[in-house]
Amino acid sequence: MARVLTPRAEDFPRWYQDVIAKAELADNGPVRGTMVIRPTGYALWERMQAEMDARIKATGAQNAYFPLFIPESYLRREAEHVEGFSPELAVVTHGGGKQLDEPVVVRPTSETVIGEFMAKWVQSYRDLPLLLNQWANVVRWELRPRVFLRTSEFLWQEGHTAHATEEDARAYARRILHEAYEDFMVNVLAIPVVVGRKTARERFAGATNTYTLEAMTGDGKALQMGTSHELGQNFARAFEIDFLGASGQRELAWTTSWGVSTRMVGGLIMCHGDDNGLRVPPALAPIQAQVMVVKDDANGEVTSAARKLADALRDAGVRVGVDERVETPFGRRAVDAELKGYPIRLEMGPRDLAAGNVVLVRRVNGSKTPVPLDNVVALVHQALEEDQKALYEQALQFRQSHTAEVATVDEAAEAAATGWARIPWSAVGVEGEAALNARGVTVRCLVREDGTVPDSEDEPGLIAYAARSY
RNA sequence: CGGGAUGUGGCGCAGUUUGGUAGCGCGUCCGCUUUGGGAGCGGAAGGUCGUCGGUUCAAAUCCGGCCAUCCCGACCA
Repeated sequence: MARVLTPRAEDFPRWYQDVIAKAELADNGPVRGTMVIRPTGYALWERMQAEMDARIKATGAQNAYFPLFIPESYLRREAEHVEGFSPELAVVTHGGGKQLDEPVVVRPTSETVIGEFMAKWVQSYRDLPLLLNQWANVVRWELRPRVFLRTSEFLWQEGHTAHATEEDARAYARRILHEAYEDFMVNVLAIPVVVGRKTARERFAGATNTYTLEAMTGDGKALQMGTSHELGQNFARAFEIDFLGASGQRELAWTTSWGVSTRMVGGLIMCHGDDNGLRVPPALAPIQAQVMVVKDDANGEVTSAARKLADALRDAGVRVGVDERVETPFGRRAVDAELKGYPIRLEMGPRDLAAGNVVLVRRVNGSKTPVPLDNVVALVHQALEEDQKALYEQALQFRQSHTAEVATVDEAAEAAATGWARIPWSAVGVEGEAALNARGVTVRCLVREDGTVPDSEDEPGLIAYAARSY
């Protein structure tokens, strides 16, 4: 077979680009750093949205929409926030053919506008907690864009909440972290993530505490798949989000924000892809089973049988596609299905039909098995379930075999050349972190020894994950 | 933003050293034969050679500016 993609081992970034192009996921936009998400790629994002949206709503948050344009003065109200974001802001200075009195910023994130309206809507402790989410695009001017992983404009979900107490805000930030994000990544994306706490250096601009979920990519780097922040009272103070407490006292609210983005599509490619293209976990896949007419006879019997099979699968709750383009050579279509990572292909030709069979092909392990038509539905369900687990196990195995336990900063930097390093945080510290950064390595997050998320970076016995990252 | 590399039909490239008016593979379109892992034969369409300027009788080719992409770094969610 002709080589379709650059092999991963030969040139990983090139392979990543190839997958995106050949699987028709995205194109570069005309403006540097922008991307066009093509239907195949967008379908993945829509599935992510659907799964995430359900989880977010299950925690009690409601969707709303805030404007793209933000008065520049809003950004300035929170000192750390503006300092963190000003280098990557897109600023509109003209509108309607005239210079604007006050420049308008294209949102890099919406803490500020939402803070302004929270202040308006929150009067009493009875108005809390206020749990909002929005699906939107944001713009952060990027110096070094990479499709899906880091683009100047991207799509995401940003949640913003206000609470009466610090404990409540913290509990909610953590609830999103685990119940929405971790659950989604593990059970839908089949990507194992290390859930931890960012160091002060890596914290979100304006947050008092940033939680993160880190995935290992196929080249041993780290990719931040999502974040949840405790914002303390920083934004409440800046935007006067206050309320009358039960005792009649005026109090400042405690806010949080949290987000996941189209970067997860990049994570999906980099965690599960192989030399033949994308491998989409069944729980996510827009098309779980692709029914393929290999070739047909004069009466079109194979095509009708394929449609019937597709209907049966659909009725059984399988997301199914049908490829009956028999005028296109089969090999081409098979390669295309592999590139796009459909978990299962059901290949059917006249010979199979005569035998009452269909060939079940699994993307994850490449197996091809002829199975009786009247048993397909059950076998498809079983294969989807097994392959969902297999992808997770493979990714976990990979991460474990590429994670080193080390004791010194030097060893950590060395280990980061090929994977991740776990090192006692006490052996790193602020100075060690700077030394790692100088060598292109960052502390991705801190976790407790039992894997749980610490409340403070000063807790004794913490473990730091160090790695190169995207 | 710094260093390096690259920009030539939709995609991948040759041609640039030594200036002479653009070629190959894939894809696309038409026809026939094909179709169980990127089909074969025949025919056709498609390019102001990234862009702007300079040198020259003549520029894809030489010189300069700009833009874009990729790699490495810096910056940063």
